[in-house]
Amino acid sequence: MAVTLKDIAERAGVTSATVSMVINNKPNISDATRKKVLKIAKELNYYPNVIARGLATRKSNSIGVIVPNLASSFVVRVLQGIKSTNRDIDYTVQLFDTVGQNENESQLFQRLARERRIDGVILISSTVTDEELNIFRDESVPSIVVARKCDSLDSVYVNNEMGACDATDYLIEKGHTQIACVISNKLGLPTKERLDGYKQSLSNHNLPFQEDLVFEVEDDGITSGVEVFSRIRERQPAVSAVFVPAGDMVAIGLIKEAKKRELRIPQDWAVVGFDDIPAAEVVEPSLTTVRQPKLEMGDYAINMIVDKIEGRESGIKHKELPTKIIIRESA
Amino acid sequence: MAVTLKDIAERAGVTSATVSMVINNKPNISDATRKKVLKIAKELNYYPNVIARGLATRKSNSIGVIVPNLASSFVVRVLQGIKSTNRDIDYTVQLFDTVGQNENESQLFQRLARERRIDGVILISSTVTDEELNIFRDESVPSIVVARKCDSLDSVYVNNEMGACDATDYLIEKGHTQIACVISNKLGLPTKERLDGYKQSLSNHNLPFQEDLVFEVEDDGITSGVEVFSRIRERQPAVSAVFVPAGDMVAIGLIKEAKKRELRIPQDWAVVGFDDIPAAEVVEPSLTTVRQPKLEMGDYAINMIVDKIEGRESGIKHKELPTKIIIRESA
DNA sequence: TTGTAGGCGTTATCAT
DNA sequence: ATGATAACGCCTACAA
Repeated sequence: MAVTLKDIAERAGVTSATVSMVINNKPNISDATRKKVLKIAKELNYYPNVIARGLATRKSNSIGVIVPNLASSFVVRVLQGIKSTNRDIDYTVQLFDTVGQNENESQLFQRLARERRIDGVILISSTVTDEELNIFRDESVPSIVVARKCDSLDSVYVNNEMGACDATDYLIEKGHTQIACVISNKLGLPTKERLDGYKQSLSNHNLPFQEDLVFEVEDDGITSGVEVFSRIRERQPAVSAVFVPAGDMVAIGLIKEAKKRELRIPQDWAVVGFDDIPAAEVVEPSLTTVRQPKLEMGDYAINMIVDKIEGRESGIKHKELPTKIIIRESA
Repeated sequence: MAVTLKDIAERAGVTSATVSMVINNKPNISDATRKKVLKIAKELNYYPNVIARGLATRKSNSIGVIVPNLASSFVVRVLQGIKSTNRDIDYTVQLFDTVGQNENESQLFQRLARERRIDGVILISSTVTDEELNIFRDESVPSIVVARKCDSLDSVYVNNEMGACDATDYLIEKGHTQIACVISNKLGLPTKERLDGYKQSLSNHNLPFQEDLVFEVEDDGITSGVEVFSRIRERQPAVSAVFVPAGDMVAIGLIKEAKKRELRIPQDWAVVGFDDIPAAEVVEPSLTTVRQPKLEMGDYAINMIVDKIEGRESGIKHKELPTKIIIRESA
């Protein structure tokens, strides 16, 4: 049987209430009993039952991390940031992904909250809708969304517009005027912002925005890049550069296919991605891309949610992080 | 305030014990009350407080996943496998990594067990020692280790020896006789097994094992590959092929550096990695490597641990999965 | 079929 | 400074 407060209390000749106070470092305990109790606790290798404690304190001391799909390298990297923060986090991380489940993010969140399973939630998703986020806001459990801006909730995100603008600026400065833009067909907020940044840059340089240069892809995998290559070449042969807000894997697919079709990169075609995944450095030519500070995003998220849980912060907070263009060989 | 069993009981005109039995689908409840209770529960949007339930049942319904370092792509992939199993898993996953913590894997495990935080544990680590694993065995909480074989504990692992043997066979069949072997200097069991497989293959083909052809690297990053390239070239210029049990990133570093030094791959140098990470497909030339079935490993692990927790399995179980050599361009 | 009562291991509020 | 005692919300004999 596990050792409990009561076991310690009996041996120490005190009551379990006293032992509890010692364990929790409460004041007003005589040095003698404190020492005695701690000694016995150590001898018995006592650990408090966190579930019983949770019931008494109404705290689970754990935070939920909800992700739509753990297969995304972006998501994993943010998760790493959450786990590797410098601050000593006294909360356990419970991981949930919704892919293939019959609950969506907000339903899951609501359940977790009502079951009192978690004290707070970090949602990592760029595609969650405003309506869904409202459900988060309406529960009594603190929550924060990572990867998109949100008025009604704490959030951590990057300046997508500026990142896209920087990337397009860079291509224009290199002399390109016919710049295709490959976006995800899941038109979440970040997609829109990146497209806006692209337009902004064109406009800043007095270049026309051409609807025909915008291409949509189904997913963010390498095959999407391979597939969209042909579309671009067929419909817009004059294109000399491609900006790929849809993500680095798509950009890599594009590069691979371009090389197969004997296009030289960056001389014939310049390519800029978005995100800076590990493979970006490895592909040949290596990929110029807009880096998102994923570890920092996770770091901010966990610290913000803990502050919120512990009442050190109130009101809605936002943290916008800058992107950084990483110049490599593809552009 | 949250709605509790008692709230439902009052409205239904029964006692909370009855409501509990309804919620938990126990028999011997009249259809009338069952319906009435469920109706009210739904109206009030009732969810059981899992912490209170846990205290009463002495179950947390969550399993811990302990990893030495979440930055490893192998670990992440196994984690994905754990989360994406087809079976409906009624357990929450709590994630712990030990990097930068003051507890090692077994201390952490012991604490989690004693705190009654988790009903079972999956440890993803190839480098954990036998002594540490004994601590796992000695706690009363079921546990399983992924990525290395272990006599005293349930385990899921690949046949490293056969994987390495296949890879070496392949190189020998391609006509190579001077085959370097690049291993990690953390001499865990898998490293040893892979080295054994390499030796086995040589022996099978009546080739001598040469100690001088074995090179150790510090970590499994790309820079290790870059660094070890020079060592191999300087000390063993006759080498025409390299097998890299240390991992794909090392192999990729090796390839990148080889290309920079004007070595043609695979004509001048053939390279075979181990693991099959996403970047292996993307690098140029793409990497021939020994694939580890990471998703399957996670899948087996979660299912085995759940069976163990729920008493459907007893005794020590092992699952050995086969590797598969993925032929690409680098060899 | 349902109610009563006690317990799960803590914490917290009073007394003393 | 410490002890009684009552929560916390749920489960489970056992009794009715």
